[in-house]
Amino acid sequence: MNTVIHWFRRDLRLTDNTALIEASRRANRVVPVFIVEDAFRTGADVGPARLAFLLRSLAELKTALSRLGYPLIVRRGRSAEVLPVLAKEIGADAVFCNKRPEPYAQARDSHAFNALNAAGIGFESFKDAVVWEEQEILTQAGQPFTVFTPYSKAWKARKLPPPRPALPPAEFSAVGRGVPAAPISKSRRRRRLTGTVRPTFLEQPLEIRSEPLPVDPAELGHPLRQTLPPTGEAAARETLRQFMSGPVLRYGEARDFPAADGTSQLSPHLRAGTIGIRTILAQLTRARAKAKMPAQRESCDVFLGELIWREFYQQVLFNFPHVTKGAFRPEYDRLEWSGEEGHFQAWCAGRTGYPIVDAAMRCLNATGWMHNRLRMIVAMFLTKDLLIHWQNGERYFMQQLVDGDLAANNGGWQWSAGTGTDAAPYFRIFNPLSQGEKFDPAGEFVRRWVPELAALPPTLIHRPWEDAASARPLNYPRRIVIHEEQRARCLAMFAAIKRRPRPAVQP
DNA sequence: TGAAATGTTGGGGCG
DNA sequence: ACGCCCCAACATTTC
Repeated sequence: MNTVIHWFRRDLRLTDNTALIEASRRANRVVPVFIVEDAFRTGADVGPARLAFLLRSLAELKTALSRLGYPLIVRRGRSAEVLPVLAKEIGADAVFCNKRPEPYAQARDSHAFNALNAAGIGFESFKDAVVWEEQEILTQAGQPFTVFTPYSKAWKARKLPPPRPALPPAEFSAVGRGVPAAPISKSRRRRRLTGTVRPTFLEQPLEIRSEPLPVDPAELGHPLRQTLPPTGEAAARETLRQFMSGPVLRYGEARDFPAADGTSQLSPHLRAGTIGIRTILAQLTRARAKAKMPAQRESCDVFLGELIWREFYQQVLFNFPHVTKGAFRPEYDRLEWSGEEGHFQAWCAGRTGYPIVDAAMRCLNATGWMHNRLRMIVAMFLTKDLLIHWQNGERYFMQQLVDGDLAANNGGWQWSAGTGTDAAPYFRIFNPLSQGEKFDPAGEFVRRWVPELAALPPTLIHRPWEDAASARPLNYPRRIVIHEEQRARCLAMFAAIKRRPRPAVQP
């Protein structure tokens, strides 16, 4: 092929990028493109943190590309309309991209495929975001797994594919520099791939129109974001390096304590695609091989488990797309959530009167990130203490989270609500008090995010309502509900749908 | 990737 | 020495 468009979506990196490598292997020149779709402005599930992270990472990708002499082409509009026009404009033979599991992405890609196909232009998408995708790990019966543990066993039983070679910068074509290059020989292409020869650039500049990249979410109608984790491919690699240089070896114990920095911080990068999964696994394998103590190797395995959870939920989403609309098990759509709007507002604002819940929500609102232990606690609290439908929490998380991912977020919420695959049984209800005391024993995390409580000793910080001296105004809300009462109500809510109509009497 | 209720056991105080 | 009670510690069951 002569010219291939690489359509960047959630793969904002130049290394370990399957479609990009394929494009540079098979085409004489590659034109990198990003399309700013209307959904960025209107999508109910897109929030300022994630958008800001994406736009900054995109700007850095653009800079990295232009340092190599290749401009990133930016267009606005619907991809199914933009791509055929652009392809015609520059004489592209095909569009390459990396697959996404979300239903909306499936629809978008099939529209793009049809439109390109009608224009006589090729379209290919590649497995890239996961090691094993939806049809590759199945039960004996050939069905998708719906329980994590056997899925995880099957996943681990497969041999990991080798990490992809780094893409030599020379493999990017002379985008915007000339008319299509002459076909190159097989042997020369092979040598190009190994970096021993550079492609020839032609002289005549070919102007490809490109629109300015939005620099912050405000341009797309979102509020400005104050704090963000480090963005872009370089930061992702540094985050990975740092994590693998030590913290991963203590991950097993450390990951459950929100006040400690025991987690990888890779989730926004996995979401935006500023790092590739194969790169992470290669580094993890290396760290595990170097680990001296059994506990350190176990820690590596615990982290691997989290990466497998990610792939588990992606294949659940692909194979059971109805989870975006309701419960994985439809009988749970009959639950009658009786929560109050005011309680939902209190939960969002971090004013429920339960310190660990409020600290977690305030952290989310301020930073766009929340520790996974806390995600479980606040999700359990919203669903099982406030009796509010999990979809409200799911939506709020997607608006706030910098790493919000449809598959993982939906999976997590359904797990917490007890409606999903491999769900926490409905009767598994966290006690926000004991969870707080267990995982934030010194109250350090609460103190950081709920300054009203900073003066309370560890014995009281998770239960300020027991403070004898709290006759003094704390400017901290009383508990909006009593856990023990709500727990009983929750069990009753689930019991109500367990009553089945009697089976018809057989003659 | 719970928590609460209930049951069991065993040590120690005590009459 | 024995029975009884209390209670912590653990185990099991139940939600």
